[in-house]
Amino acid sequence: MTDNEILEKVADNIRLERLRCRLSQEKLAEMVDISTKYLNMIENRKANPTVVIVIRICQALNIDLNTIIA
Amino acid sequence: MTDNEILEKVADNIRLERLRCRLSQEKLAEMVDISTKYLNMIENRKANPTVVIVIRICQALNIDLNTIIA
DNA sequence: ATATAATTAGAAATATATTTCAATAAAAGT
DNA sequence: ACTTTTATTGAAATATATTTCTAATTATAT
Repeated sequence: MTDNEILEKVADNIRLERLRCRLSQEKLAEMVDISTKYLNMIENRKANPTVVIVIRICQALNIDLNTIIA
Repeated sequence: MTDNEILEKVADNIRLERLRCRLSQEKLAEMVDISTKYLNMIENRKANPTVVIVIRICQALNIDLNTIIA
């Protein structure tokens, strides 16, 4: 898996699970304590977030880490 | 799980699995294409690596993502 | 006891993650 | 059509990840 493929999966899965939870970017960003702008960048594959942020996102969405690259 | 707890688990599990593979920090760092210094910082909880680096580490160690926070 | 490999560390430099602010555009609801 | 929520974007500033170089410990083997 190349770096771009990783960011694609992370982006797509976060957006997928966020919508499944019926959360806006603003709401999720607030829960995870990051800026709305940055969450938007993550979902659009324009950011490579730290492991801590990714795990906090998973916790907020009630998914396990593997789901994020599934 | 607090941020420090996350970094602790990531650190400990990477070191554990690296030793299980009988790899030196230098060897693994080279496989993952990061500096030895930085891998050392990760294993000593002094770095919060990006998701791309963490996943490349998992790939090099043949473990899945969940293992890193198990 | 000594040589060798492996880990750890400080400081400075560079690259990149992340925020803030402001503004635009698109989607959805009434 | 209008209002409101939601998503997206640019540029500039700030915080932090990551490298490089060098050197010092610590562990392991001979």
